[in-house]
Order: sequence, then structure tokens, then C-alpha cells
Amino acid sequence: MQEPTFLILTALAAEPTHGYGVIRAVEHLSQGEVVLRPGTLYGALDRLTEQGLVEVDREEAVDGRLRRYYRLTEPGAAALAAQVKRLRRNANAAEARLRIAFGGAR
Amino acid sequence: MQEPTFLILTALAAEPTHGYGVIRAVEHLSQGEVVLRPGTLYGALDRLTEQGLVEVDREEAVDGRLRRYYRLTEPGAAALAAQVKRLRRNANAAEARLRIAFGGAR
DNA sequence: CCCGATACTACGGTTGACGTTATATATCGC
DNA sequence: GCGATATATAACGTCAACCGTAGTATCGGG
Repeated sequence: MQEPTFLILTALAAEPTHGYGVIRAVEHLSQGEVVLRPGTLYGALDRLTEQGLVEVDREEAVDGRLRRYYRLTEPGAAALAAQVKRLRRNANAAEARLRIAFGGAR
Repeated sequence: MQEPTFLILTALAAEPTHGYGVIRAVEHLSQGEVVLRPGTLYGALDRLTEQGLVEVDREEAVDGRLRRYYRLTEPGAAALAAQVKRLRRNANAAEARLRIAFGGAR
């Protein structure tokens, strides 16, 4: 799982959110480092829906514009939690090894 | 940066290692979850060399077979350290948000 | 009245990982 | 001495995922 996908799931973990709201949430979560393009977001949303990790919560018409709210499913939450563990393990492994050769030499 | 690339840099962080050694190191680091195919490894190594994140340490002829040792450069170590921070931030953000909706409901 | 923000759709391009196959040699079992 | 296995690198082609851009549409601010 790549970073944009991970952050989209993270954005949806708190509460159901519509597409544009996900873009803002991800930007905020990543402190401005990750700004999703529409192509990335809606492509990922379609893929994640197909995989059962997210699902459409509801659709609202606000001022004539359609808002489609997505929600994290139970399998989606499980997948996200598993990925969190994986990221932690990788981060810890890298940090430990960096210290061996580059930590003492600094 | 994707997971295979991250783990290759991590494998090289401790000491210069040759191609096959990287495959074994990554498998060990990821507890068997990531097994690099030759195509993935040498493609990544070439790309990382071009980007200046790794470089050829030395070449040895062992039993008639060439062994090319790769080494993590300073910029490579910096990139890896930056990525560690990023992974940690993402993992923490996801965990905090998972607790909001899925932590209490369990 | 145009511009920017909101909100979604559509299409094409590129990167990086993946899978497979090929090559070569050393060692070990049979 | 012959094939199987392990070591080690190279060279394909393919595919998923992300990226960029543009298009449609509504609303409010200057």
C-alpha cells in the first residue's frame, strides 16, 4: 500500500467524508506534503470500494453540487491497522541500521 | 518512496552488501513478508545509483562469479532518515484516527 | 463579471514494482 | 560425471498506481 492510499484510509477513519474533504484532510494530515490530485483520489476511491475497504456512506446535494460521502469499512480499518504495524516495523529497522554506520560517524 | 526501495536502502545502511545479500537482508528485515525478485532489486539498484542514494563500493570475483557491493551514500542516509520520520508521522496519524471511530467501538 | 473555491469526471502519461527467463559457476548428492 | 541446488547478475515485458491536465458546474467575493 502506497502513501496516498494509506492517507486516504486514514482520513476516512475518523468519520465519513466526501471526496474534496478527503483531499483537504490528507493535506492537513501530511502537513502539506501530500496534495492529492483528483485523478489520484477518485481512482483510489474506486479501487478501495472494489476491494471492500471503503464504501459509499451517502450522497448529498449541497447547492446543486453532488457530495458523495465515503466510509471506512471494518476490513478497511483492519487493513489500515495492519499497515500501521508494518510502517512502524520498517521505521524501527531502518533507524536501528542507520545508527550502526551513520549514527556514530556523525 | 515505496517499501521495496526503502528496505533496500535499509539493508545497505549497516554495511556494503552485494545483490544477493540484499535480497536475504530484506527478507530477514521484513520477517519474510518482502521477498525481492531479481528484476525488482537490480532495477531499484540502478535507479538509486543514478539518483546518488547508493553507489558501487567495490567489485569482487568470488569463485569466478562477480560480486558487486553497493554502499549507502550520505544523501542516501539522509533520504532514508527523512523517510523514517515520514513513516512515523503517518503511522501515528492513522492510529490516532482509528481510535476515534474503531478504538472505542471494539 | 470574472476569479477562486468547491466538487466531481475523464483521459492520457510515467514511474516503479513485478514476473519470467536467461546466463554462469560452484558444490553436493547420486 | 551428471543433474539438482544455491549464488549472482542481466534483460526482457507487463501492470498497478499515481500524476497532470482539462472539463463541467455552482456559488460567493471583489
